[in-house]
Amino acid sequence: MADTLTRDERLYRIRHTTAHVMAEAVLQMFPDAKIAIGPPIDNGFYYDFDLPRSLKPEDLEQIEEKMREIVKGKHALTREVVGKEKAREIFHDQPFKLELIDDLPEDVEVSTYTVDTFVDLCKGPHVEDTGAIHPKSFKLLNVAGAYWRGDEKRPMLQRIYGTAWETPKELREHLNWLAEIEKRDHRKLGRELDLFSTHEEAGSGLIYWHPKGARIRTAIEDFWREEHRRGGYELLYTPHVGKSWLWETSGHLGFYAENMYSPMELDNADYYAKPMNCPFHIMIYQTAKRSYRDLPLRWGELGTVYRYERSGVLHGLLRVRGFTQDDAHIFCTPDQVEDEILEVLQFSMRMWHAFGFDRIKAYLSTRPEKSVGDQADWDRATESLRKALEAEGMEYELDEGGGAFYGPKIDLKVQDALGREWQMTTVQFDFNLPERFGMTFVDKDGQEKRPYMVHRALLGSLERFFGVLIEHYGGAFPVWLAPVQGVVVPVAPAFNDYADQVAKTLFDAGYRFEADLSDNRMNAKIRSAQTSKVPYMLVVGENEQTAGQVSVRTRTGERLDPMSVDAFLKMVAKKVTDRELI
RNA sequence: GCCAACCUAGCUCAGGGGUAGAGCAGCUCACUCGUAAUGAGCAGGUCGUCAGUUCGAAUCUGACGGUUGGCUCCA
Repeated sequence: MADTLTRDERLYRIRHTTAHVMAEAVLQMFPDAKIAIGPPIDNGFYYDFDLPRSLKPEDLEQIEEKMREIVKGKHALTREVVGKEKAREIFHDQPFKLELIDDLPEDVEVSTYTVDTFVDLCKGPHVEDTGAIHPKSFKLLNVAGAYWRGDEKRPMLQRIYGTAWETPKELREHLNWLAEIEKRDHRKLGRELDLFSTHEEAGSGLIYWHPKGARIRTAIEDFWREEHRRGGYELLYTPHVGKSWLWETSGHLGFYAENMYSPMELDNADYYAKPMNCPFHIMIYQTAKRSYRDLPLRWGELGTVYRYERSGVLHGLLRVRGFTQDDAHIFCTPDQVEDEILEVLQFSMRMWHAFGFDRIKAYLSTRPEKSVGDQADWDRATESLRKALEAEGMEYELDEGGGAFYGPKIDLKVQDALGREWQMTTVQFDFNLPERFGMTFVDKDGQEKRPYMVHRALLGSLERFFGVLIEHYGGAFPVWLAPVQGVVVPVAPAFNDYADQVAKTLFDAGYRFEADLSDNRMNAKIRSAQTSKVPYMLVVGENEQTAGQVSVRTRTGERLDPMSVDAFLKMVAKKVTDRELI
């Protein structure tokens, strides 16, 4: 029977059972421990405990050791249907379990699973016996605080995370994957490659882009602007602060105030740093009487916004308090909306492919119970989103009722080189703001009508996107993005002039090249370029100088035949214009 | 915000009740050197901040600040 299970099902059981085994081990160490829940999760499992003291990393090793012993006992997992009454007796000294029992629906079959000496309230499923768990295929990873039932008003428990697999080899592979994630950590690479920094003294969650980071951002923005020009967008620049009137009208002071920076008072008025760009774009919309002939209006802005995020959630470039959205708002007639959405989706896909992301998943979120707007508009908008996804042949998951109160949306999650998913693109209808600001356009029939408004951010925020990009490439950016595209390395000081001249030629042609004229030896220069993940190292000496050539070494260690500076320039130019992904 | 761990030179880290160490980076000097580290020397820190204990604190205690892992996966 076990043969018929899928790998995911087998792993689910292994992880579930391993969590129980861990709970038994913890109870052996702390007989008074109160146990909460212990589900399997992606790649592993966790279990939450209320313990008499904080766990130390050494404790994990000890728990792991006990777990191995338990597992080796090949104890059977036995299921027993007990009913609520009996369950209450069994868990009379386990308050968290009692609470869970109370919350179970009446009609559900209440069961327990027993392994060795440990009985847990559990619906299963589990492995047949602990012989199915290889003692060297699991590992406890870390301890973290977690609120009982995720509620910060409830007790803080200690959560032990672990990972578990079918074989020791799979465990090793997973641990290697975790090591790779650590190696690619954008905070680490950001420091090593001198891309960006943050400064607690100057404010957490605020990003400082260093010259090399700024070069990459410039390349991203230039590309972004050009694509928007082609895509029929106009670009806007709007202020960073707005008076309370604006945020009262938009409703932000009502429903978003806790995420906004406190106001600055000036001339008896409160000014707020913007958490979103939309009200500003609407102000521009309102400067003229708009005709159906003007629509659609596609207005984009690289708009920097500020939001208050709780200090504990800040994380490098990925979760910050100040960031630049690649924002745009599309104002259109209901007739136009279908085409507009399709174009946005295609635009987004072009963007992701250009940056080297091919695996993309879509999520369609529909109307929640508490929401504003006409049902007919919601239906039409949702239909246009669905049609666009289908026209693009994209697989998508439906999140019924998962939309914002002001409109349905599509979110795109992109998968990076390590298979991790990041939510980036969002395309969102808004039936709220046009209403609040009283936006109109004059239609063919001379009647004033309400335009449709769509918010969309493709990359999301430049900071967050940069963080994902760094990790996706592990800092080895493709040539079109690399902050330094190549370093010219003279084999000896006698060739410094020639090296300088080569670098200058490439620089003047518009590329990011420099000569390394330091006192170091050639090997050291190559090493230094290599560790900064520079795509090309151009080695020049006697031969090259005489022939007007360069010897090209790539960061992959490959050596190309010597070529003229001109030929190299053409090669780089092609890679840059084609945005090749090597 | 809450729980835990951590905070020593620009970076990575060692040390630890008697007043601070390494490697790399930086600076200086020497070196005619072909595809991942030439050598020598110099300089660099009120050991996160503020209090307390002590003859003496970077080391022990507490508060504060920051960073990191979590706080969404539901028997």
